[in-house]
Amino acid sequence: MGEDPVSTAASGAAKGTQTLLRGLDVLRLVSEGVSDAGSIGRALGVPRSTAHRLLSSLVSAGYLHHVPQAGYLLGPQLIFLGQRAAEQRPVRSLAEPVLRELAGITGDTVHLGIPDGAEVLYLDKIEGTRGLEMRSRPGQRMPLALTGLGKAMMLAMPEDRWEPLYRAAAEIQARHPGRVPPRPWPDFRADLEEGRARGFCFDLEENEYGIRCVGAPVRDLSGKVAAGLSVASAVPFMPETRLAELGPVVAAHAAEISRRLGGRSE
Amino acid sequence: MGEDPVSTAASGAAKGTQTLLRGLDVLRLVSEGVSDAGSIGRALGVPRSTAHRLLSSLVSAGYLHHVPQAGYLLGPQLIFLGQRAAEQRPVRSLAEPVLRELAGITGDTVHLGIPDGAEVLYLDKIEGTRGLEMRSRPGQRMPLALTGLGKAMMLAMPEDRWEPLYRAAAEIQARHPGRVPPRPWPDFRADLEEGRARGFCFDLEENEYGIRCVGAPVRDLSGKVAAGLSVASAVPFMPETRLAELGPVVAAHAAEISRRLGGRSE
DNA sequence: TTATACCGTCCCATATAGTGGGACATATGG
DNA sequence: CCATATGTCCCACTATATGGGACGGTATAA
Repeated sequence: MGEDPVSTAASGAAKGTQTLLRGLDVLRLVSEGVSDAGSIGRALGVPRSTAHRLLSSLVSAGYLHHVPQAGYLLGPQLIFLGQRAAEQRPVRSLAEPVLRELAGITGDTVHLGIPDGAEVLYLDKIEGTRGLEMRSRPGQRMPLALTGLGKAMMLAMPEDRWEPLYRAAAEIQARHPGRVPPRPWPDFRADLEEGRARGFCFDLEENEYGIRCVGAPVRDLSGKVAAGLSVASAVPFMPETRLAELGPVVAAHAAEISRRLGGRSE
Repeated sequence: MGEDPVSTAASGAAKGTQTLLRGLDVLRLVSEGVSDAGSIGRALGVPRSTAHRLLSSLVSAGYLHHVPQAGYLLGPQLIFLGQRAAEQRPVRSLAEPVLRELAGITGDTVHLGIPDGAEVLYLDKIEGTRGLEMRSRPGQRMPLALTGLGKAMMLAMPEDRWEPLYRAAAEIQARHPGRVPPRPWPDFRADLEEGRARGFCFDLEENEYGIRCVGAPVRDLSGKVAAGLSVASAVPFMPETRLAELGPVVAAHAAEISRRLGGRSE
C-alpha cells in the first residue's frame, strides 16, 4: 500500500530481515500509543492475523505487556534494556553525579548529550525542581545546530565543521513548517565564536519559544569533544543576568566531567 | 546442537515468529556484553552469517550501535523506548516526586516496584546521597517474598496468597547456592502479620547481607495493592531506632502516592 | 433488551522470506 | 611475515512467516 513518507523517516528500504524490522516497528507504534492489533496491522500494512502474531511474540518475550481489555503497553524488558543501553555509554555513568549536583544548585533541568553525525543524541536528563516539563527525552535526537546542547558541542569542534552542520540543520528545519526558522549564518557563526571565547554558549528561544538555556562542551583527554551539557528553563527564570552568572558554573561542571573521563576506560 | 539449559531460563517453546525472537535474543546477549557476531551466533546456535544479518538489521533500526573494531552496543532507540516504557506506567510518573522527596528526607536509596505474578518488578530507583550503590535496577525482577519491597506489597494482599508466594521464592532461592536462605515459614508469616498491623515492614539483611530496608504498600482506590515503596541503606546507617522512626515516614509517603492514584485514570 | 462491530485467538495451505554454507577483503596479533 | 578472526556479500534451498478466514467473547450502538 501507500507508504506515508513521514514514518520511518530516514532510510527507505532497509535491507534484510523483514520480520524482525516489522516486530521492531510494532514496538515503535506501541510507544506512540497505538495499542490494539487492528490499528497496528493497518499502520504496518499487514493483516490483523500477522500483527497479532508479532504482538504475541513480543509479549511472550517481555517486550510488551498486554492488559486484557485495554491494549498493549511497552514491557518491563524495555525498561531494563533502556537502562543498560544508557549505562553502556561510559560518559553517562561518569557524568551523572555531576549533572545531579548541577541540577541541585540551579533548580533547573539539566541535559547531557553526545554528538552523533549531524545530530545530538540526548543521553540523560535530570528534571529541575520548578515543576515545568520539557519535551526532550533521553534517546532522542535533534540537529546539532538547533539546540543549546548541540551548539555547546560545536564550540569544541574545528571551525570548518560549523557551516555544514548549520546547513544540515537549516535544511531539516525547513521541512517542518511550524518550527522556529534558524537565524542567518553570519549571526550564527558570530554567536559560536563568542561562545568559544567564553567557554559556554546560550540558546535564547532559538529552538523552542519560551525556553532559554546555557551549555558547555565536555572534552576527552585528547581535547576532542566527547559530550555536551546544558541547563534549561523557562524565560521568567532565565533573565540576562542569571544567564551570565550561570555560564561559568555550567562550564566548570562540564570541565569536571572532562576530568573524570581521564580516569579509567572501562 | 546442545542447548545449555541455563540460557533462556523460563519458558521453553515460546511459539511463533522465530526470527523476531532470535533478534530479541540478540539484544539480550548484547546487553550482557557479548559484542561480536561470532560469539552471538554461537550463543544462539546459528551460523555467523545469520547472526550478522540480525545484527545489521538491529543496527539499521537504531536498536544497536556498531563500533567498527570494538563490537556491538545497545543503541539509542532502546534508551528512548526504555524511557517511554517507564512513563507508560501511570504509577511511576505519579509516584516520582514523592519518591524524590522521600530520598531527600532520608538520604537513602528509594525503590518503587509493582507486583507481577510471584515477582516484584522494579519501576524506579532514586539513589541516596550516601554514595553507596545497590545492585537493583529498574526493569529487574525479584521474587516477592525475598525483598523488603516485595514483602511490603504482600502486606496489602489477602493472607491466602502469602504461602504460595513464600514457597515460590524459597524454591527459586534454593536453586542459587550462594544466596541467603529464606527464614522458616512460621517466622516469615509472623513477620508479615506484625507488618500488616503496623502498616510497614522491615528487611533485615534477608535479601542481601549488609542491607536493611523499610517498605510500605501503595493501594489503589479499591484498596488493592498497586505498588510498593522501600527505603534501603547499609546496616551502619540503619540501626533499630532509625528503622522504627523511618517506618511511619515511609508509610505516609506510600499513602500519599495512593492518594494521587485516585485522580484521573489516563 | 437485542444487534453489531471489533478484538483476541487459532488453524492451515501457500510461497515468500529467512537460512546457512561459503568466499572475499580487511584488520589484529604473534 | 603468516595466522586468526571479523565484517560483508552472494545464492540455492526449504523451513518459516504469511494472511485469509472462522470462532467466541466483550463493549458500543440502536
